[in-house]
Amino acid sequence: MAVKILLVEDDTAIREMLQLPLHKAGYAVREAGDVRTAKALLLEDPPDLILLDWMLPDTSGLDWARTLKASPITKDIPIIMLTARGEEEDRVRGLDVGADDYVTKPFSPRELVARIKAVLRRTAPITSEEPVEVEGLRLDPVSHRVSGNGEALSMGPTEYNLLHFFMTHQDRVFTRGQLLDQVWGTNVYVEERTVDVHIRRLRKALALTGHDHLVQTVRGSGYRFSQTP
Amino acid sequence: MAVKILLVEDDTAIREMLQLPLHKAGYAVREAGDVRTAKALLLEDPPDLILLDWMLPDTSGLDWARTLKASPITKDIPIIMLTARGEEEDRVRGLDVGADDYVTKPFSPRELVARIKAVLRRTAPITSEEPVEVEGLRLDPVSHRVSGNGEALSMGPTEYNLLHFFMTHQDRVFTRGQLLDQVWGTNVYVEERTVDVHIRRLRKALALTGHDHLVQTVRGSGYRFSQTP
DNA sequence: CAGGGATGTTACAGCTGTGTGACGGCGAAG
DNA sequence: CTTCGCCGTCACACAGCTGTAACATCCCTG
Repeated sequence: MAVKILLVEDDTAIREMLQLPLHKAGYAVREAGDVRTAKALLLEDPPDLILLDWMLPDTSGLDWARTLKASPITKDIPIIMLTARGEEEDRVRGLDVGADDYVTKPFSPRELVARIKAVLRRTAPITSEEPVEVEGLRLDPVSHRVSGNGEALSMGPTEYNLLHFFMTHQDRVFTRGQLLDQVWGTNVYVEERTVDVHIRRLRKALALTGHDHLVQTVRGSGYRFSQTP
Repeated sequence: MAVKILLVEDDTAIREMLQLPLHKAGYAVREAGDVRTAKALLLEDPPDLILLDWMLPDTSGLDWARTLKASPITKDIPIIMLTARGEEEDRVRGLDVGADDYVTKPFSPRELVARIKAVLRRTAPITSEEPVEVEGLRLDPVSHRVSGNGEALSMGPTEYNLLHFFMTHQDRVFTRGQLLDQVWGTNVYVEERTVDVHIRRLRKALALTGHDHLVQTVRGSGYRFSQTP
């Protein structure tokens, strides 16, 4: 699923300069020239990260950052402040306000992208890293390994993700559409029958240690992962 | 793992000047512009050394140094104070407070690196630099040497840091981004593919004694160091 | 029992991610 | 100054994975 970025910057030149690099980096960017517009976009579809200019026509970006970080709803959205050189004092206040990082103008698009990645990495929610085990079938997210009764099982990335999702959501039927959303990510256009193929590949991998019976078909509905048939 | 340094300095010019030399000297540097940010970084991942500016926007660096040296948890982290010329009196107080060394601005990066080495040498706990050995592959942080089955292996500083990090964090998958954070340091912005190249160089070095299989690729996720394939 | 929809299975062409060699730059060493 | 070594980036090659179509098989329904 594409990472959504809200770019709040009144300088059109900078916005245009960033458009292409951010898009090439795989980010879905939405732009605003002032805080008023930004607020509207924020409510409409909350982004995963906000690039916030320090100087804005209506409200100070700094003030808005403080507001965002104060609200329990928006406080977890990371903010990178864009500051002009010579606003060192502002920069300090920016971090003080709760911004996650700052970039000093002029900056290279490459540096910005690198910082975005770093911030997203740092603020990423801690995903379940606990090993899961069912009937001797073991999946360890930390080492990224799957084994059946101690014997190593090898599979592709998609099959691994599929299995991880199944093992953490047992005894529940999922439609092909739900699996596409959860495992492939939303906003992907893929045929539903593709799920069948990956189910097949997963079963084939699990069959090596006889664990393929855990992946069950519910005719007319979808698939289920369960110990009981 | 690379020696981690926390640089607390509000002057961006100085931070930029130090970034490259410190990185090239093999240190993973994290930066903070004020004590508040520094505290956060300190808690997140304790560094091996702190470079502390005397004048800071929020709290006096001197006060913070005193606090650090008073706490049993942080008192063993060496501190080098960065002082402006003519603050001789401060310097005395700095040392009095428990700082391990001081450097007077302006200073050359080379001089700073030399002092860092000296301080680390002086304060290096005998216990924290344990040699690591896996399947006859041996890395000794004290002598900074790597050998496979007794035969010496030569590699560049980055490959050494990478290997050290891997050997102290086995059986765990790291993304390229995480490796950049941990081995290169958070404030160095390089392409993620650069990691691939250094992995390649590391493997090439290890291949001399047939230990290259320990560095494993996890397609779609990153790299892993492990005895088991 | 026949028909038809749903699912299993296989093959394959395209694409993405990774391996690999080369190159220019830069600082250190001499 | 020159030489050397290391670093970051790029371009290209290749292997593995992905999504889709086509065909086979299964199972429900009437």
